[in-house]
Amino acid sequence: MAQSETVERILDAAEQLFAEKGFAETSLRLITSKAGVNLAAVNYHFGSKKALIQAVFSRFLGPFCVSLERELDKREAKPDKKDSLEELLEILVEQALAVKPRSGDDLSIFMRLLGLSFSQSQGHLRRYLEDMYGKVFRRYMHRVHEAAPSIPPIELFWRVHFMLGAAAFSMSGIKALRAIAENDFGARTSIEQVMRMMIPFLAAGMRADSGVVDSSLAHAHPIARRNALAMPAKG
Amino acid sequence: MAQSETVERILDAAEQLFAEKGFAETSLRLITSKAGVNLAAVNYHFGSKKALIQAVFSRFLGPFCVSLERELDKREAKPDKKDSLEELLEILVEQALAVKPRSGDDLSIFMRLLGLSFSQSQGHLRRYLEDMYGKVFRRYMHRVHEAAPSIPPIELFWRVHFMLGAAAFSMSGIKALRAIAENDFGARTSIEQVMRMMIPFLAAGMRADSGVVDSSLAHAHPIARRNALAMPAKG
DNA sequence: CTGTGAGTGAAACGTAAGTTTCAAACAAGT
DNA sequence: ACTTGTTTGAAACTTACGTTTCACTCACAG
Repeated sequence: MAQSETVERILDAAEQLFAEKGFAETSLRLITSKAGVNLAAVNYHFGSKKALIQAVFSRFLGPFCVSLERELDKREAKPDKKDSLEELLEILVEQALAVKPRSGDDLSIFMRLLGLSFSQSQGHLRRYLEDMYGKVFRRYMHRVHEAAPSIPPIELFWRVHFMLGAAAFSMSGIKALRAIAENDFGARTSIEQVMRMMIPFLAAGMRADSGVVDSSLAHAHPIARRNALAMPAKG
Repeated sequence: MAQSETVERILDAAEQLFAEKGFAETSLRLITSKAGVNLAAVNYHFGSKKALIQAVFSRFLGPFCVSLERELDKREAKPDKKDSLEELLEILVEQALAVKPRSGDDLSIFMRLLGLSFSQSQGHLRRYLEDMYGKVFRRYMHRVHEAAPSIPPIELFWRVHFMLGAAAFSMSGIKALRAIAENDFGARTSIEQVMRMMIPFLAAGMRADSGVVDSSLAHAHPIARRNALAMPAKG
């Protein structure tokens, strides 16, 4: 085998299998046999399975964050123009698409892995991601805050995670969900269509009137609170 | 040990550990030692680990769906009054709260498990849930469609899953997220507050103008499409 | 009192996992 | 061509898992 394309082949196979089955459910033996390399290669090149998992994330999250950072730089150079929420969401989608030019399913793999990093209890991964990419995330959050200044930062924080959840979850189960949708509605939906559908949904949610504007209502009965809240407006 | 409270203790321990660590990452030995029962008890009472997982789901999804079904019956008895989206969301929250009077963390466990059932590749579980609870889910969806008739059913389907994703994901990582939020903003957020914050977010997303109204735009450039789309309105 | 059957406890079984070992193969510098 | 350091291949090792087995307890029906 040519000079350590082994590493790449392991990463490719691992990425796909992790996204498909999760971390614990994917054995090194399965990865190496799919990659066509020897079992020992994983521990030789990466040191451990944990390190392999982190490497899989680094490979796309690294370029993604660099690319996102550059985009944020560009926009902060013009302090007069503030981005809309939709534009900020588009940035994410575009950076994600730009970083992964390989196959059509890659974006869903991307999201699926991201979701797994939260939902599987890999504590080491969360710590790793926070250390590596926490800074750019907070920078993006700041930008979001400027786009929706009427929402309290803490609520914005949660909404971004609602958003992330909607995206990660849908992409997680995308295969099953597409099958159900096709069965129930007879129409096929492409992954890209699903992502496009997500944007108005998420943007509307992001700019909805805050649910905690008035602390006197914070513990009122839900029905009472609902009646007290206005309908979403265009922030 | 008194007459087979063993079963309950296993279910309690399993529920908590599954929610915390996932299915594959939770061993029967861990469950039984936490429950204070013998290892063999699981296979004796449930037959297998798979069956235990299904039993954990049945224990709360059964009553939840019965209760939801009753609520839907009640509302379909008055065909003149149609529920708003917020009311429909409230129904879910209330049934969930009603079914689980045990501890304060139970709702997050509920959502966490629900999320896991999609994101972990337990094929048997998805099939089981579809068989057992698919009917009431479709019935609820029909109700949602009446509340937002301008959204095409297929898009509604996806939006409900975006919703489910936002909820499941947030509750999944709720512990880590609360810690981050407290660290970054200095304010504690209760689980119930998080759920309350979710409602305006989700409702606004649900009633956002459809992203696929005009098929001539379906494959246009994202920026072009965004500019062509109206801001969310009150459906 | 006694037998019976459900339930428990402790140990073992078979399998599959991550990791380690070590000799062979290879690439590259001298 | 030889040496040196890197990478691979095949096998073994260690550990942990789900499951099974079987002797034992104990409530209770006959």
